[in-house]
Amino acid sequence: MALVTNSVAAYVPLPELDAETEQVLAGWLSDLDAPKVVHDFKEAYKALAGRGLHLAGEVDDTAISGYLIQPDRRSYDLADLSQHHLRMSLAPAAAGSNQLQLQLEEEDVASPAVMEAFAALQLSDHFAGQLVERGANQLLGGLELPLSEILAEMELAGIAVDTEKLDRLLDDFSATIAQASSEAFAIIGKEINLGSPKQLQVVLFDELGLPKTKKIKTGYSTDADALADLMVKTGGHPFLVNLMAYRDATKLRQTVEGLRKAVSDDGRVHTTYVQTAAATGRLSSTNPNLQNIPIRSEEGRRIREVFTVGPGYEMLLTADYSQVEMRIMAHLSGDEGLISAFREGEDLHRFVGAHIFGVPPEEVTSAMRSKVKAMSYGLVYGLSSFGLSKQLAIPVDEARTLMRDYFDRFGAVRDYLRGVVEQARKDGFTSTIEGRRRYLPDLSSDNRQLREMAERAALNAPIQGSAADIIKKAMIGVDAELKAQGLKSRMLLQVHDELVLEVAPGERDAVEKLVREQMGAAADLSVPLDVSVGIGVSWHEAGH
DNA sequence: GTCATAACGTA
DNA sequence: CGTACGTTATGACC
Repeated sequence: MALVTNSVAAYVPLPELDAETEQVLAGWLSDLDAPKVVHDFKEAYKALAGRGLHLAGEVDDTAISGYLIQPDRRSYDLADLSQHHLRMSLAPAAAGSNQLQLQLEEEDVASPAVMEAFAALQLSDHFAGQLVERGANQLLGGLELPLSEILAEMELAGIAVDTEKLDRLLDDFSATIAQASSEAFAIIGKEINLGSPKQLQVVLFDELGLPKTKKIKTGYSTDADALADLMVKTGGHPFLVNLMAYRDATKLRQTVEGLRKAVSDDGRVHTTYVQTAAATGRLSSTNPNLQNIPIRSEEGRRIREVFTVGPGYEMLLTADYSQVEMRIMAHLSGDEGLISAFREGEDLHRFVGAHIFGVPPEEVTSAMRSKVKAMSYGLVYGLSSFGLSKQLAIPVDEARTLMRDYFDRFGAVRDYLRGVVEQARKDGFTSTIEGRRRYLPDLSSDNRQLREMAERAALNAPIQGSAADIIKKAMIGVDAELKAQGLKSRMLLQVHDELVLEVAPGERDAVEKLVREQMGAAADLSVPLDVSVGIGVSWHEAGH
């Protein structure tokens, strides 16, 4: 967990605290009210880094509270642990607070930070054995802990934004919102809150008498899918047109507003990466979330233009893995067909389409290709034929045939997917290529819905999680190589299968080379890891 | 203020 | 009846 003020995991050494460490801890904690970037964190980190457990949670100005996390993401509530393993008690940090504060029975404790360190010290004895048992030492010590420092550096660096451009976008989106809402109001003859699904339900289904959509808890859905349906059924009702324009523009404006507020004094945005949020081992990004910046729509892509190269640097470089999850699926399943497709560098979806539809690759139409693409990605999520039929707007029969033909041709994929769930039911967990576990107790639930959800999660976790392992390993390699070569270029962002770097003058070729090498070598799969690289002065321009 | 819900952006 | 997230607004509640 990257070392920032609002989300902290401390790595506490196993040996007893010496006076110096104690002082660092106390100083570290007292600085938590400082601005976002606290330089002492680096010192604190270095003093504390090493062996130990992962302690995560919330920080306020008097205490760190929270839970301990195993490398495989199992977490242990400190309240529970303290009762069972320590002679400690926990009390609410404040009246009505849902945070807990550790309290030692000993009275002569210098500071909350020291208390916390003491707690971790004792708890570490309890967990050290389990770490070994689970074969998770390498995952923690060789991957997550080294990554933590890298994430801290990325957060400290931040990414430069063009605030003037940001403000112009804000104005543009606001104008669209004003336009769309006034037209929408004119059509229905009154002003409502277009952002309220409840009020929309009244207008759409009661007043305009449009056909009922998918049922949800509170009535009928007004989500994008439902509106698209209604558009078709009504032949493009003008209210719907304006509502959809309003939705798009407000979403974009919210994103822009969030970014605007997040720009710090250095003209850059410093996200926080959370190493312990996602059950699969992915990172998450928060405050602001830079892992969900729009890219699909033209208007949305304009937001990526505001992320720019900062002073002293020459350009941004993005590097992403192409089709990592499908490659991991090919590797894990050992499917000869998929593996040879990747080895020969074919257009994957065209290749698969040719086999499923029984035509030569050059005769795969774009409609066929997009069906195959949807299905291939869907498989990674445990998609059903019903789900596929809905997504592609085709009859269930056709979807079923499509899937059957897929599995006829790529049988090892089906066997693998089945095997994963079966093994997980037996073990209680799934594993990634680096041995990261995800526990899925619901696999044996009596509740069918819960059980099937767990089954889909079990299908997905080794794939998504292995992809996370791979890019994390790549980040450690990239960081090490940048430093080994004495380069000034630096990593700024990670977006699951993509890295964004800021390239110092004259370092472009060296950086591209090492990024390709390190990302390509982050795993030894039976298929190559393809990396595509883009360059530009903005994230948009560098993207591809 | 806190909470659940609906919605929607990304991989 | 497709996985994994984080953020925002609304509306009900305390």
